[in-house]
Amino acid sequence: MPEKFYITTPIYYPSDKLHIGHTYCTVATDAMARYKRLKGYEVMFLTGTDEHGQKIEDKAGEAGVTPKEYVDRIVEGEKGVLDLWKLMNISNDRFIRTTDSYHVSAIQKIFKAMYDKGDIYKGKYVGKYCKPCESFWTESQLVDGKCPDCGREVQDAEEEAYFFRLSKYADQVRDLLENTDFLEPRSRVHEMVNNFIKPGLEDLCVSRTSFTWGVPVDFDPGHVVYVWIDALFNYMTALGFMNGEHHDLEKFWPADVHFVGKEIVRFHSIIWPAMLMSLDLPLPKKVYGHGWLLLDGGKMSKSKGNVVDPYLLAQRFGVDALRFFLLRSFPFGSDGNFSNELLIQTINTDLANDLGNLVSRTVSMVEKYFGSALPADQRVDDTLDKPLVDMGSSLRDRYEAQMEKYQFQNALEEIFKVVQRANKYIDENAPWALAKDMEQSGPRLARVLYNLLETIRLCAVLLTPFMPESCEKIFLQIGAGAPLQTWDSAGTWGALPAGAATVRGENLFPRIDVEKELAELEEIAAQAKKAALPAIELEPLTTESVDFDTFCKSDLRAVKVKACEAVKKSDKLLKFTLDDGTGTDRQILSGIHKFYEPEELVGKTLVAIVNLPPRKMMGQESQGMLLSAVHTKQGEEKLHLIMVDDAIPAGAKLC
RNA sequence: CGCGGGGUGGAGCAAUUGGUAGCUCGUCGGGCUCAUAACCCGAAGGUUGCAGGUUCAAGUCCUGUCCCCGCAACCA
Repeated sequence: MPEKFYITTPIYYPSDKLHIGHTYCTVATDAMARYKRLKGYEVMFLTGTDEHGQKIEDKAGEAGVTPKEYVDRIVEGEKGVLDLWKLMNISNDRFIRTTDSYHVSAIQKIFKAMYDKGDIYKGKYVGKYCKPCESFWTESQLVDGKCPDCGREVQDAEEEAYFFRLSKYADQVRDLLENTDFLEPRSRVHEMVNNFIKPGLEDLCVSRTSFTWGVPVDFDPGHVVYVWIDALFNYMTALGFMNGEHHDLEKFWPADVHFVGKEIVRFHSIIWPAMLMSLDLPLPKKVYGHGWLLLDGGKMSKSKGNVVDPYLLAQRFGVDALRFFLLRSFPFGSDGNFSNELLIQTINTDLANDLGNLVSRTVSMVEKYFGSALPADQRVDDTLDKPLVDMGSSLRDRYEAQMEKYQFQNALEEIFKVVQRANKYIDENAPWALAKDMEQSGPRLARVLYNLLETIRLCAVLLTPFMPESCEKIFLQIGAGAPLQTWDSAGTWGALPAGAATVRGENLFPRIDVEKELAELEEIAAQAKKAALPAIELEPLTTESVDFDTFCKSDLRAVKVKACEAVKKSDKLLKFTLDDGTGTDRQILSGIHKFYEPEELVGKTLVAIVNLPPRKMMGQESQGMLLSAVHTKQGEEKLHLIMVDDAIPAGAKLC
């Protein structure tokens, strides 16, 4: 019986097209799954999509389609999730969608089971409600006691909801995190314990009545199951837990590892184990929180408009090159800086110059000097051969040690050290010199080339999980059949038959012209930005009218900025000292730091309403409000202070 | 004093339990010509943010300090 290995990616939220970050996680999982298969494990590799929730309901509404139609398009449509994984050569064994009917009914049963057990109870969700935004906030989410979205007043409100007794499992979870290697890398443990467990775990709200796009709570109409139970249990329902669709639960549960992004480590390392404890189910063996790909040092996001499209990169550089780059360049546990330049450089250095060129020069020498098949008569030279042979024979062990720790970067580093050693070996042995006297040096030359072929073979076997297609091409070129592509064969030097025959092929990894390629990518990005440029969005005109007297009560004045500084500990606030013509300074706070630096405003003539009641913000009093013009451009908020002619004296009334 | 992560030669990153600071790119010089103008060798370049401390020995531990990033929800 082969050993089992169950590995998962998170199920992604298809509210938008997936980007390079999702690709990163999935490629890593795929490499690990392929590696385990190579070692002979029976692998279950699961990925999928988490399709319920408010946001998708909203997005579908905006697009004028049903939520299901909306997610279908993103998951199954052209260039959708399934297409992307197919393109990236992802070898998942199963794909789960939380809208799959077997999953939905299983979630209902799970919810009921936890309810019957008493770990889910009905309670009141008490919070603050912002009427204009129609959204619920907790006390801690409020900003200065106001709605964090719009800054308006909120009201006490409560709604019925179901809660999971998360608090009950706090100690058990803490023990799991602190005293086992359940969560890795270790640095994430401190974060979880300090931020979430030490302050005290509150019971978790696991149902909603504010939207309908979710799994209905079957015994209480109007409630839908909120994300935690619905999404996290996918790892088990996909195996057949509480459903008859699949039958692999006993075989594969508990999972060997969940690969997850660092932003959802909390859910996987606290909520998920607690829910499993509640149902007396075995816990997954490990949760690994990997880092993010950053762009220009900051996080990628739609709103920043800096999302990297994996389709484009795979098409331009090749799927294998992209897969390789992602895992070679960044330590899996920490954040990495993505850039096109680094991508191209990595492809050129490792794949074109080192590996591709090694294959190319070796195969072409076998062809040139021996007509594409080595003679059996070969002469070993221990002094010259040993360094390469030693490094090659022991490579598999070093690689394995890194792979078992999920250190893809280091595993690849080990392989490329050997590739570089092989290139050096060519230089040391100068085959072209040996070829000048075939009678004397023929057997020696044959051995040199054999060693090179064998080195390439070993590297190719170990690279297969990362670049399956390219490695296949390499095997073809060096004449290594299926038995020479196995894990076992990668552990022994000399598995390749002496009379190996080669087939010269195309360049595996063409060199890329860095400058030219970067310019083209920039051009494409510029085009895309232009195309995505939506019209300027404006707040609709208010239909309600205001009577003249009410309007006249607003005392609008021209004011001059005497001084302006940022308020400490606040991202948004600027503190203005203003001349309003009265001779007494007026202080106004305004949340516009995002749009202006304080220095550039000093001396400007602005407009303020001065008879608003004073209000405290961050402990400082604000006596009025500065007027601004606001609009939204390409989804980005824009704000311009009303600046008027400096000839207008401070205190002039606007009417 | 909210929490966590990070500050290492021009750029991007490494350094298992504290033990001569490495790699890729770039720069300079040399070698080779089988190969994808690639490959191989050598050189220059760092008082590892700053200030103290522990130690025979600190990038690595401790204290203080400065700077950068992330931290409701959504999001790998």
